[in-house]
Amino acid sequence: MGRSPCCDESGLKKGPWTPEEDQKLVKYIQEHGHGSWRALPTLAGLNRCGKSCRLRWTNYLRPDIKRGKFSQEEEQTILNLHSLLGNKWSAIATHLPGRTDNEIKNFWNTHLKKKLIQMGFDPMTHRPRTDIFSSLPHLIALANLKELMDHQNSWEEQALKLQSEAVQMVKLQHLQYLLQPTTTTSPQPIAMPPTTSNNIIDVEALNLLNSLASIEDNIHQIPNLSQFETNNERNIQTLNESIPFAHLPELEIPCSFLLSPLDSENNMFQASTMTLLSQGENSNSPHSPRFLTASSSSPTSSSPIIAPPLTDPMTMNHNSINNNQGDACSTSSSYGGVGVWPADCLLEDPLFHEIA
DNA sequence: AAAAGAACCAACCGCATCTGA
DNA sequence: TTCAGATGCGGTTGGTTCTTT
Repeated sequence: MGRSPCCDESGLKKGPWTPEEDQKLVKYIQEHGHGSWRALPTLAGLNRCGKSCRLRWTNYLRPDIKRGKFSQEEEQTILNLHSLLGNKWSAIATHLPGRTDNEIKNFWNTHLKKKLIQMGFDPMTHRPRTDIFSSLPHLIALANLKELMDHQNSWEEQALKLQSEAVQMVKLQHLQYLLQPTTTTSPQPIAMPPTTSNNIIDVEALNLLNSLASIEDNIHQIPNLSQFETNNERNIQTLNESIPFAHLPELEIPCSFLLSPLDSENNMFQASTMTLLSQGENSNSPHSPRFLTASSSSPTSSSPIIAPPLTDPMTMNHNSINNNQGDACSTSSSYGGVGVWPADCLLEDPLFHEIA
């Protein structure tokens, strides 16, 4: 128990390695193997602690280390694995031959994390951030202020509006609950077999977020009160239709949407068309899957919030699972595939068992 | 051309876990 | 079963390089 005292010992060199030290270390390991890291520095003639030698070897000198920029495929693999494993860098590194955990960690912290944040995704949960809710009271207050200044509304109109907003707020609170990860420290375990209702709720959540984005736009673009009210009513109607309140007691943890490869050139999320597929009623046929379609060309505030493509971390192939049983979400998009892990697919996945 | 700030990444630190006596 | 040493892992630091002003 307890930590190794080797690094506390005085007189041992720290800091950057010189080419001579590297040469000694490589030569020794090539001839003898590393054996005991603690004993290695003495045997190799290095004035370093064993820990430092191990780190230098595993992160830099090992012959199988791959150098250079991460490819798009590697980036996608890291994103997918991170959504599954969280900050388990060594576990992620085992799926990226030639890459070290340290390198992946650095790449994540300097590139991928920032990209996700820029796109409005929580880098830990890989879900859309819910920050929008914190500004909602402010937006509503602004809208009301504008109306009060521009129009002399009757008390009935005001009362109706307040009533609508109250309903909206209650539903937003539900939505916020649905979007929250179960813990704040670890990512949402996507390995949990998603249930039908979970899939529906994630789709509903996206739908709701879309309408919220349009609410925000409406507030800024009100030409007159009647149009605002029309839009507002439409949004409320959307909210009414979107949340299956009757099913709320069944609601548990929604399955996660994994993140897509980014548009590397434009550094933004871009999808021409997306269709999420989930079990549920369709107005035309109660047995056919429910579709939700979103389109976007730029990540503006009014852009729909989109569940992006998913790459299978094991095969590196885009999933294009079209499962009408309701366990999967699938889509066709400009990336050629989008989805949420289907339950049976996950259970067969060796990675799932490894994690479980 | 110089200074400031941002980005990058190798290396360190300390805790957790493993291993063997 | 306990305990100490060894190793692994993830967070953090700080020096270097690149970019912007």
